[in-house]
Amino acid sequence: MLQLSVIRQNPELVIARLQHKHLQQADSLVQGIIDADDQRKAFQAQLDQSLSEQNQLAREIGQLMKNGHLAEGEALKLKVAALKESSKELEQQKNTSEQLVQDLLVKLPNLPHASVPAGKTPEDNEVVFQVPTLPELSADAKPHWELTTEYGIIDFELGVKVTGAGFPVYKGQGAKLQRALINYFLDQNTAAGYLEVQPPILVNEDSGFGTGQLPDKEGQMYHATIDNLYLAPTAEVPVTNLYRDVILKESDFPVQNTAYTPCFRREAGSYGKDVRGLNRLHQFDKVEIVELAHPDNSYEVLERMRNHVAKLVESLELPYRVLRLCGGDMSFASALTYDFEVWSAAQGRWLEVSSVSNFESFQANRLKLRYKAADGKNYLAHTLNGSAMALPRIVAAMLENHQTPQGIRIPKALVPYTGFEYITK
RNA sequence: GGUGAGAUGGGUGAGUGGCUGAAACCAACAGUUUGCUAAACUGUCGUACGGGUAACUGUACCCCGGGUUCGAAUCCCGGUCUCACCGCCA
Repeated sequence: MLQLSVIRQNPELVIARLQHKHLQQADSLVQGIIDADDQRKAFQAQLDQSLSEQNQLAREIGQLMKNGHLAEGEALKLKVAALKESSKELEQQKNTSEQLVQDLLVKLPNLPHASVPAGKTPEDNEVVFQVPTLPELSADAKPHWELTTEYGIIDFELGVKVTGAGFPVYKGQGAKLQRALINYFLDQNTAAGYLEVQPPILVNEDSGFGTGQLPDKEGQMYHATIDNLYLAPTAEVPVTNLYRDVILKESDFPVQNTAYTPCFRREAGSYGKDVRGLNRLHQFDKVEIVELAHPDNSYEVLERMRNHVAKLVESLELPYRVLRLCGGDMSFASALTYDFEVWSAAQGRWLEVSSVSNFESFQANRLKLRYKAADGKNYLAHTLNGSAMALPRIVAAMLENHQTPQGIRIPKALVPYTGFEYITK
């Protein structure tokens, strides 16, 4: 959520940046917010005035009654009653305009950072890094969904029986590989300074709101309606919400958390080659990194996170590229996002395996996540997060890129975790 | 699931109708003292929205929402959550 003060101080700039993100009617939305807030202020001032008088009168009545001036006291009571009546109405009007401001405000996406490329579609994303050469696979190279069956490491059909499509069952070396990757990523992250946390995987409504999934994107989450809880679509939600309603000290920065969780996404409307095999699942494993940063250096933190993720991909010996997402492709809450994509050799396409974003104060404003500055005032912190990493597509790329006649080769860095060098039949 | 207790500022915890936005203590921060540390002393020490260059000042908030009253942290109703015990159980 954008800060009202920012919108009020610089509406033109806000409108221009929103248009960069291809928001329809940015100008009328912004103007509507300012108008509604003007109204709110006016009602608030009148209400405060009325309440102030009532408080004053109540004190006088107390004194009069104490001193036995009953008649005068009764007279003032009438006066208070009248004020009370009018303040009731004022309060309603204030609440209405306040609600209107809030409703409009949550509709606005974050402002894109100045470096975000213009553009609407994934084709407009800027490639900021790409490995110089893509590997050549032999003619009989297979896509990962054939390899998983061939090696008996992932059973998609079995998952369909137990739950439905998009809930695969990992078996044998496949299951072991999952466990190895999770441990490897967590170890790498903690070695880089991140504190490992295990958050709840079901989250409440307030948490969904805090990171921006609610109110508008509830369709992407599974909803346990009896208890009104949502299955986390990413550890970002529970981990970032650890810091909801928190006021940090400046010396607390940087706050670095990493968490492994399963992730659940409904992915309504997806179809075709996008959902083939491991490309897009309803349940998948992911290790996430979350950081809270001082506004002055959150972009340095973002670059540090980007470098960290790059090292992870490289250590798995996977061909990859890094994109700076364009305004139209960025998520609602992000100010700047780097996507990491690995090359799916057999499919001949790029698969997104990590998304590293700076949300600036957009989430912090919803979360009321602040820090106390040297001047004694509270300011919104910046939140950032990234996948480090999402497993299924990493696995897909590993299977396809590392297929050899003697089996699927496990990258050296991972062997201590798997305990085997090849996945074999 | 059953029964009972409770929810107050960073923490402990007082407050059962009227200068109480809230005692006291602890923690924290700043300063004095000091060779350093400690101790002692002094001061500061909730959040939000307004007004004012500022000093300052208005309003709201003692879990949430209603109600009673001239006046509510305090009384009443509804809800949520937490804790304890029992039951069940990885």
